[in-house]
Amino acid sequence: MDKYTISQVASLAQINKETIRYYEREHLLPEPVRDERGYRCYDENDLKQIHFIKSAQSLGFSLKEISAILSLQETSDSVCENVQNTVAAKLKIVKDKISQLKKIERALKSLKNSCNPQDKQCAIIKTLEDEKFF
Amino acid sequence: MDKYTISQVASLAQINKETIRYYEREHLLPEPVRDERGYRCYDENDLKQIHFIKSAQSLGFSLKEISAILSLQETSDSVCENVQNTVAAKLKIVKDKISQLKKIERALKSLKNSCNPQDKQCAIIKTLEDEKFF
DNA sequence: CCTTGCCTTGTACCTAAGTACGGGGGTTAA
DNA sequence: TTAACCCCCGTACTTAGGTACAAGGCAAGG
Repeated sequence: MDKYTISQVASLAQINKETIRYYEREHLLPEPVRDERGYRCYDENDLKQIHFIKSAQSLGFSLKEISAILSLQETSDSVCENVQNTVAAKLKIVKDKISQLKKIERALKSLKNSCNPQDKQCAIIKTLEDEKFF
Repeated sequence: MDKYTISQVASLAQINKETIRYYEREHLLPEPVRDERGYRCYDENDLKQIHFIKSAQSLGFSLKEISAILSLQETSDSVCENVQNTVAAKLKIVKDKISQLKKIERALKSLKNSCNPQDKQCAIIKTLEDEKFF
């Protein structure tokens, strides 16, 4: 198994090495083995775990949620169902976010068209001042 | 014109009164007139401005952007065009966010299906460990 | 007269996800 | 030998958008 220093694993994972130390502090990464000089030693599994963190993050999971998933993994008791539930819950959140953004998109589009430079006051601002907007 | 105390305007706008003081500090609201006791006096225009802030915020504008729009309003020179550009730029951001979230949605959906409780290791976790995920 | 309740102020605290800094030490190469 | 790098550590700072707290003033009501 290849061994990496913190800088090497940071560069492989395209991440700041301070971030790696931070993940360690936050228990998102296990405490790494140290070499005779006290340097952190990483391997492929650590790299995988970092990829996992980054992927989950890009799916909208917070570090807290990710660490919950990771600790599920350790108890290994019906992991899959738990993870599946977590994913399903997140899917719902993502769907809600999309529909909220679509509402915003529609509102912005109609705003953009409502503006007329002849007006003394900008129609967009007038619209947004409305108590019942949204 | 009706006059309100900070508590009244806070309750009308459904917002914490500390938040109103905060907006004042951040120049999102003008410094209000004071009564003989030194209390802040608000009116309908302030209420409108708070609605504007909240609406713009719900459209995804940051307080910084909102304050930029508000100060555009003061210069009153081709306000509309500037605001329109700001809105157009935000529209693009919102569109990008939607497509990003749709990607996430698709990924979550396929993850959810890839999971099989028989597996020793959860397929979701395995998938997310992949360097090339996304 | 005292309590309640509103207001004032400044300052400190909060979360999230890092990033930066200062002080120290060990290894390598010119 | 001295500079250039790498690593260690702990702590402090950052941004955004607030929220909370402590200490105090003033008016009305019981």
